[in-house]
Amino acid sequence: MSPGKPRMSPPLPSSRKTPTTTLDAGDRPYHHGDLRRAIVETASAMLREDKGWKFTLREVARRAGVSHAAPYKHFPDKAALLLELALRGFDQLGQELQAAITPRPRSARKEFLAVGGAYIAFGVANPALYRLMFSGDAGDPRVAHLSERALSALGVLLDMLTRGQASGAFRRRPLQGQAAACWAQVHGITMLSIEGLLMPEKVGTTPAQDALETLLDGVLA
Amino acid sequence: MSPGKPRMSPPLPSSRKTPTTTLDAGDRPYHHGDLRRAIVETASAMLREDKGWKFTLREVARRAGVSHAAPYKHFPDKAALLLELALRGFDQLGQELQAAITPRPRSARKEFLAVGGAYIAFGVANPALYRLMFSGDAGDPRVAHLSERALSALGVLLDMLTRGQASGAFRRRPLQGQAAACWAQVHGITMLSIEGLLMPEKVGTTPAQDALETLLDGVLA
DNA sequence: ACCTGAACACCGTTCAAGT
DNA sequence: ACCTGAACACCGTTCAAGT
Repeated sequence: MSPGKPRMSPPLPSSRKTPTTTLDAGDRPYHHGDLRRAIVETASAMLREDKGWKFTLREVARRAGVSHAAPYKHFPDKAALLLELALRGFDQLGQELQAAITPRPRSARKEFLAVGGAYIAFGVANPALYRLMFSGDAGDPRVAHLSERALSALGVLLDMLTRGQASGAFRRRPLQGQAAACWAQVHGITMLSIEGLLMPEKVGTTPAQDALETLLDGVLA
Repeated sequence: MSPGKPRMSPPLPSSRKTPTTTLDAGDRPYHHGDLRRAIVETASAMLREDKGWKFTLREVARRAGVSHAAPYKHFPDKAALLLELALRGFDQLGQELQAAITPRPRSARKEFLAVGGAYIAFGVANPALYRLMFSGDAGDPRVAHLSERALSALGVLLDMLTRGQASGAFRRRPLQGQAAACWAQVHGITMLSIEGLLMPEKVGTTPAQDALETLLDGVLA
């Protein structure tokens, strides 16, 4: 598609800007301020652009306006950058789940559907990021950090189930097992949706919603 | 790990064997009989070996004992070979689901757990293949063939749900939605298990089983 | 008809060298 | 301290040439 495309922006020998301590979003501090952040942001943008994108370290460097070796001063290797992106993804997911129930819905049922819906919406809105988060492309000891961060993102889910069980709205089951069931369900729905295998055309209504409600039947008391 | 490893088997200029019409498993027809099948089998073996394996066309050719350009006479590109592997995966999955209920369990409940358990067991036993089947690495129009084949593999699931609803054991719900719920659940459990995120240590008992039974609660009448 | 070898445009990663 | 340029060992893919 893009063979031999020209350098998109020459190294611009502009005046060195003092490293801003405030996180100015519109800044381009590139190869003099903090390249590390520029790399992460460029990579995030690439992840956001296209779900079928082949993620390349050299392409990140190109778009950040630095040489292809520069990133190695900030990340030991490609996997380390991917790990950072994945971790940020889990943090973002956690925030969105929290936001989905900040004006807390009155019924446990509505709360359940709000959290589940927000989870699926996040994955479908950020397919490349979501797949990265679960792809294992970020190395294997990554699991240590990742699963920790993933579990923390799921804190909202655990709290919700705890409340539901306490109020008597949900069946009293071992919390971890019930949480695993819910996580697996929304993860499965999200993944199949991203891959285009849960097509609303082939199915009556929206299968994602149906699947969520079928699980809800198993959770409600 | 393996830099510059020597050719593992020289082209052996043995007597040309007549192309066997019967599928002799122990044969090595390699670069004179049907290379196509040799490539597929070599690739399958590589997929079976290691879940973290980086699948390389050149490596397949190396292990099949042919030049790295030879596969292009049988597959237009790498994606085409991966597609073939994925399709075979879905066929195998379909067979295993069928086998799981060939002496049909007496209760709908047992049948449900047998099918679900077989699905998860297949994925966990063939992690690289399972991930390939859902990874989108096999191109995109692939979805046309793939989803067709995937749905056909899920025929066993649909039949089971139909029987369960007919007998009154399962809730009467739109079949496609209920099937989507079940598929998403087993897919989610399988994926999370493969990635090592459903660790039995962290959870009381086996979370996969718990998750399956929680869904079952939502399916049972 | 089927396969090889050299070639091209890429990668990830390393390292001496520049500022 | 941070970045560049050349270099190495790989890829996927193409193509003329061999048998």
